[in-house]
Amino acid sequence: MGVVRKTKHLEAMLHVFRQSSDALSASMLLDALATDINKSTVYRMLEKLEDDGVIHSFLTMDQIRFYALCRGCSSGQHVDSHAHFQCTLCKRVSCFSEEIILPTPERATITSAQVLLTGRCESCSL
Amino acid sequence: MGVVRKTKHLEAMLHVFRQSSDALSASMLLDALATDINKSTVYRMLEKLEDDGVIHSFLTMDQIRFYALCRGCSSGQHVDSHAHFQCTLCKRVSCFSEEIILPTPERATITSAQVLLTGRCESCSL
DNA sequence: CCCCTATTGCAACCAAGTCGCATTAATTTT
DNA sequence: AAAATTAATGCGACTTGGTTGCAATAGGGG
Repeated sequence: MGVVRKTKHLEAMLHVFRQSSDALSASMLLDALATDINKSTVYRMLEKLEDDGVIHSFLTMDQIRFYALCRGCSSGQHVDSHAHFQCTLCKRVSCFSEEIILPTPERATITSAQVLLTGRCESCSL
Repeated sequence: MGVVRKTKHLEAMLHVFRQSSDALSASMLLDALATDINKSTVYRMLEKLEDDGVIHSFLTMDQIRFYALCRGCSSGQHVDSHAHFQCTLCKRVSCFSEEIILPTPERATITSAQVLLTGRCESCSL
């Protein structure tokens, strides 16, 4: 399944992702892409790309979903156990490469985890 | 600042929290409390209680904010570095007592962290 | 070039959460 | 205990992130 057709919108969106070192939200993508793309289209593309393992998503503190290209995580195993970081000042969101050691409780079976760190980024700490 | 007056709604809400071993969302509280309480009131009380360090909040995978009594975290230092867990089947949300070892990147200054684990809870694993 | 169907736009919708303002009710003052 | 003060509440309108059904459009294989 997944992405079947190579549309202009798809190219454009992937281009935006590749240009950006940060993670992006749907509304940021709507801004970044020209005005001639529909909200629904953006959400549907994101959903499809995530299903395909091209991007992964996570939530920030203010409950907005952000998306980023899966660089480390191979297509085979979708490793999402890296942390994400949001600067409280500039609001930019990025991925941390370091792996997180997760607690392994006996009673429950853990299948996925999300770690979100907040604080000041390098630029905003100056 | 914070909670100043002892209202019926406040008593009722705290009662619901004490009864529940799980974390609760605003809409769950609206259901749990009688119908004679307003949405805005619930949100405002939650905000105030969180400011006061009585409860803490965090987001689940489907971007809904959940609230839980601060049991471990003392009023002095508000420790939020414990993980939260949501069962993918019964959707219930709870706090893990174990502390999390967070990555400490050199470039950024981390001020807070949220760890959300998902999987199957004890009851749903049977 | 034609056909099939994935993709898109649109518009209406939903749910979580916020806001301004008038009213109600704890608490304080007299 | 009544009056005064002001925190808390209800209400309704609004915002935002995201979803959905359906008709129109456009890739790409034959």
